[in-house]
Amino acid sequence: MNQTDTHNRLLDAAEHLFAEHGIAATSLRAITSEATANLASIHYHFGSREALVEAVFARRLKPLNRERCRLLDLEEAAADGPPPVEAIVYAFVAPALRLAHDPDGGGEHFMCLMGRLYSEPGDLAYKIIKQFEEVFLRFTAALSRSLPHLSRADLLWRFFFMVGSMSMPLMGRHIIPRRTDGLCDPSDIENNIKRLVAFLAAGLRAAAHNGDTT
Amino acid sequence: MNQTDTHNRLLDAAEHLFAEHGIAATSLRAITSEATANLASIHYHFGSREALVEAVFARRLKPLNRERCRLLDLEEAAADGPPPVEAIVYAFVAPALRLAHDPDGGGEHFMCLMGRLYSEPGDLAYKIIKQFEEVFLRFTAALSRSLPHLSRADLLWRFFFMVGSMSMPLMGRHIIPRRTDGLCDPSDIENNIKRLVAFLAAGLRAAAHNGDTT
DNA sequence: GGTAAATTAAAACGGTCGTTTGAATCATAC
DNA sequence: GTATGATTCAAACGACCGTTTTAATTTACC
Repeated sequence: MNQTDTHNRLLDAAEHLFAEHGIAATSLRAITSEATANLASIHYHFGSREALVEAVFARRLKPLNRERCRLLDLEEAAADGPPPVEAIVYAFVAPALRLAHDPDGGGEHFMCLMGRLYSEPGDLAYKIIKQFEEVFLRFTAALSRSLPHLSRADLLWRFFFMVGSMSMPLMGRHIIPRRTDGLCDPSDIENNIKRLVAFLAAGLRAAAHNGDTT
Repeated sequence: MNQTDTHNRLLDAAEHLFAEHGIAATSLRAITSEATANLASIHYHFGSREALVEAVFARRLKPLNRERCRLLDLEEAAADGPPPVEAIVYAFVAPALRLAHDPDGGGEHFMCLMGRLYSEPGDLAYKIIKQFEEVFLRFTAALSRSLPHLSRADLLWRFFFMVGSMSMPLMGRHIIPRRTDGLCDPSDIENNIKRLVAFLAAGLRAAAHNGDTT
């Protein structure tokens, strides 16, 4: 075993158990047990439990958000005007859904874990969500250019609605198939991407409600 | 203090702390401390920690889902044909958002907790989600009548997308305002209901993607 | 092959957890 | 006022938690 071997086994085990049982409910002993490592190895390699949690997220988040920005770059370079809403939505949701079930990318459990993030205590969630800063700014800006009829508040809310919709096929791996007799299959990635794009593009394009439109 | 006083104080404190810190991260000692009750009172009134968790959900879920069905009843009785998609979406999201910030209903913290539910270990989540059985069946049936062009799988996925979108203003009470400099305000209930209805009705009505349409 | 550094191992620390127990307190009815 | 049942209380139980320490082991290099 080389130097990074235990390091990665710990990350894999933590990612898996966090996704399965939740972050707070997973003990270091359970992680080292699944990773066939010593209890103290977590503190040796990461320093603390919290640092391990952050490392689990950081490992996946940077490649994912880089891919999102790369796809958006392509779209913005292709057309002269702002890209169509469908292309923006695609650039946002496709990398996430693909990572979620790509065994090579290793994100098999990670995306389920991502959905849990919003449920964790505020400090940790906010610390990790800050890693989305660039993606948040770039995609809201792109949507704003393609949807100039929307107020800023409406646009931001619809962006969050998009995040919420996307989280369902990511998180509901256990619950959704059970609820639908297998008719809804979260692992049917490419079809679910198309479903999300069709649904979200139409929702994003809808006329704003009649309330305040500042 | 009458008989049910401590009982309800425990439920209130548990609801609050579960929403604030997560279910797994909340100890019975923290609950009894906030409720100014004795540690053993939880076992006296509920029997176990898990039974308390279930009681917290059961207290709010039945009135909420009854209200949803009531609104859907009204819509289905009013028109001769199937009700418009907007009315169905409204009947689904409005009771949840209103309960979320109704201090009388007491659900101030409950809806934030609901969003966490999908993140909790599988057994508990599935046990509680079964309480949505009737709502799930009635609303998917109503949507199916109003959107006959959709395949069953597309319709069910879009229903889940709706749940995901709705969960954002419910869960993101701490994160969303911070991310948007207060521009997006989860407590602006009636406007957020309108935003959800406009967004979701358009998404639900969208043409299906080109994939399999069984 | 021996030395120094990196990594793993075993054991213990104080602290908090959910739960149980048995006595003290309260309310209520006679 | 006293007996009775419901409720609250303080204390303790064993188990598990994250972390630290110290020693053993492996690895890399001269």
